[in-house]
Amino acid sequence: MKKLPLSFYQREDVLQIATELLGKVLTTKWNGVETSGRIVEVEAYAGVADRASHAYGGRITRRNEVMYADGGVAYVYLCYGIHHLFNVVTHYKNTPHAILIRGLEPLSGVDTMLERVKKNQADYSLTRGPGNLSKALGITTGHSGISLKSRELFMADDGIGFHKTAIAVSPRIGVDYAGNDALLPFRFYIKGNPFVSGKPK
DNA sequence: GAGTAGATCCTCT
DNA sequence: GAGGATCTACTCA
Repeated sequence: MKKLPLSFYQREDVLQIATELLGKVLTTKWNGVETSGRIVEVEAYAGVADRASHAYGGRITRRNEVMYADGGVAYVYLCYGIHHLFNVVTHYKNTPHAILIRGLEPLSGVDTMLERVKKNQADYSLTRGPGNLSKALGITTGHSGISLKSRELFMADDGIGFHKTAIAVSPRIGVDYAGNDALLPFRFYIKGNPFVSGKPK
């Protein structure tokens, strides 16, 4: 398992990074308790020109300022007062690109995840959808801004991954308010994977 | 099975 | 003071 280098995140093409992120392994290790999963669904948010992005029009606030940092850090945000959404910041300083992790296939620490979500039995909803997966991995807004190469939270490549032909593209979810930008095909997922949110095909 | 309403709270205006 | 990068459960057919 190799941790992804900062050069992986610090590139200009957020869509390219998003597709390459599919199949990578996301691990959290709070207080020595490890949980991890393989990424099967992501969405790209392409900075100031993207109406669906928090950074649209160059807005910078205390909440989203971490998006303007150099690529390779986590951006965690609370939505609807209930759901924590985990994002990966990409590109370089002052360019607020981010990738939202929406779906994860559990690899290790499933028992811990179940405990966090208060379930007795593993089912697909455990790590399907951004709100659920953040909860399962124990990620909260307090983790916003930490490095993706830290000891507690990191992304890695275990050499398995998915083949390019397994990747499908679609418009993003839950961004109807963004007008035409809501139609952009910035969502990438693994075809047929049960941990992908939305309607199964 | 499909469609809809409700939960719930932090952040920005 | 309003609204949001969601999820779940419940209704109705």
